[in-house]
Amino acid sequence: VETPTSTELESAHTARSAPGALGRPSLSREQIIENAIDVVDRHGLTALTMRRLGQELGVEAMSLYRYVNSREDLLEGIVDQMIAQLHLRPGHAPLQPTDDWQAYLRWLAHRVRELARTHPNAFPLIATRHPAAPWLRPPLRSLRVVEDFLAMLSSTGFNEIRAVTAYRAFSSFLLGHLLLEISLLDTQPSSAPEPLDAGKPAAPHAELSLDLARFPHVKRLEAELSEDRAAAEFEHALEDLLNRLNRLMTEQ
Amino acid sequence: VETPTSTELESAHTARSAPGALGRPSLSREQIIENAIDVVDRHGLTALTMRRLGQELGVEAMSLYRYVNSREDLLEGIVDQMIAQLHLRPGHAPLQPTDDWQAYLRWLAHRVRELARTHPNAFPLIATRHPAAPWLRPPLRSLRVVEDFLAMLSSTGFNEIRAVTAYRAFSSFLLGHLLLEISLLDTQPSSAPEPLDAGKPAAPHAELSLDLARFPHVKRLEAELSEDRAAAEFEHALEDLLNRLNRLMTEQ
DNA sequence: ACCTGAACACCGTTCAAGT
DNA sequence: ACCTGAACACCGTTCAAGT
Repeated sequence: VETPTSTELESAHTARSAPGALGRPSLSREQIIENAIDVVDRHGLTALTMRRLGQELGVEAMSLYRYVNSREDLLEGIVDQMIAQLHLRPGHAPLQPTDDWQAYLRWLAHRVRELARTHPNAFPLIATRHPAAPWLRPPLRSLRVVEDFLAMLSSTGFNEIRAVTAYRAFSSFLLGHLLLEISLLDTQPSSAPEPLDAGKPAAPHAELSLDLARFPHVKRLEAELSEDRAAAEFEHALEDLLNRLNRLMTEQ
Repeated sequence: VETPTSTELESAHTARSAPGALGRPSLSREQIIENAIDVVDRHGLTALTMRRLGQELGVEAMSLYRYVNSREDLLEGIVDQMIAQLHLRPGHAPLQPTDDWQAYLRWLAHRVRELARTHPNAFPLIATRHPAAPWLRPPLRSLRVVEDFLAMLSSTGFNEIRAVTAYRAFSSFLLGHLLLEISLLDTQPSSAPEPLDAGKPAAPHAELSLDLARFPHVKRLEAELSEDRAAAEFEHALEDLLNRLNRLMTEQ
């Protein structure tokens, strides 16, 4: 009875994914969450439906409830799994007093930016869902990451109170810059690829020109305003923040 | 009948609503949006349903479609209406070269903060919905506000390119700080007022203590981390930014 | 002109039932 | 142990029909 009988799948339906051929469970929470992230990346948050996700996994929607408690729980799982990518890498040696906290913050900042840019549709979840505790602030909302952060700064010259202040300043820097950056990225759902309509000659364009007449500064600076300076601004603001934190650390 | 009531309609969306005969139209786009904001404020975004909103207005859900094109359009209307509160006040005299741009930015920053704090459930909409154009950056996402901003700074010492840089920096400052601040506010839906269950003695509390054992810094600094310093931090970061912008303005 | 009844396609979620 | 069929309550949205 306990022996894993290699049952061939009943071919009443089209062949879905591989069933538990070698005894591996055909579903797992991790796999579900990974697939969910994928759906969100490709089609946006509103496209993430229990039914659709099940379909993507070759399973009925109700099966998912064995691994997630609800859609809300699924979203929570997405946030957790994404944030988990910010844990210190295994290769990273244990913290040492000589470690450079500025190098660490630069590394962390770029990791978070990378995360936001590769998952622009999911990042708003990280930004806006209520953290589980008041000491978790988006986007650095995992105990482990906060622990790393505080440990690193405390071991390199910050007294602990100031390390907390630094955590707060760093969090809002990341949140502001990255949310702004991805809000300009165009990863629209665009499931309907814009039906051509000869009767409507560039309607949105007309609207804009019309409006802009009333706003001379915006009109004159349109090109400048539209320019994408996200990368340079991020680096600049980051260095600015590091200087500020350095002043904070050495203050009287 | 044709007396031009000098109403300022910003809506590029629809002007299809013509008031009913002599009696008040029982519905209007403005009224619908106002009510929608109220529902969101009291019960959260997910509670904002066409059917529920209709009920709140004493009308069937389908009636709303005469004034809004879709739920998405309704959300857009909410954003527009909230942002409209940031327009320069009527009492505000026309800009003059002698005007203090720092005073203006302080005023604007506090206006936006006030907006975020009085509508914490709706503010994420302002933060995360895709702006209509690449020169509109959350949360200052209205042509008029941007025009005011650029006009003010350009008339008080900034060259125009730097005024745009200032707009970018100011936007991400506001976004980061305010989103972080309201994410800590507890305006949870809480429609179900927590059923008392004698069998479960403070389960979440137990969880936390358990986890915290593995995170000594967080544990030691828990009180500090939980403290609400939002107001003081906002002021501090604002002054910091103003100094930075002042340096930018007078650079070489 | 404005509102509604009825209907459609689609949700999240539960649960007894299948294998 | 894991998945599914069927069902429930609830969505957004359309449209012919009422007044």
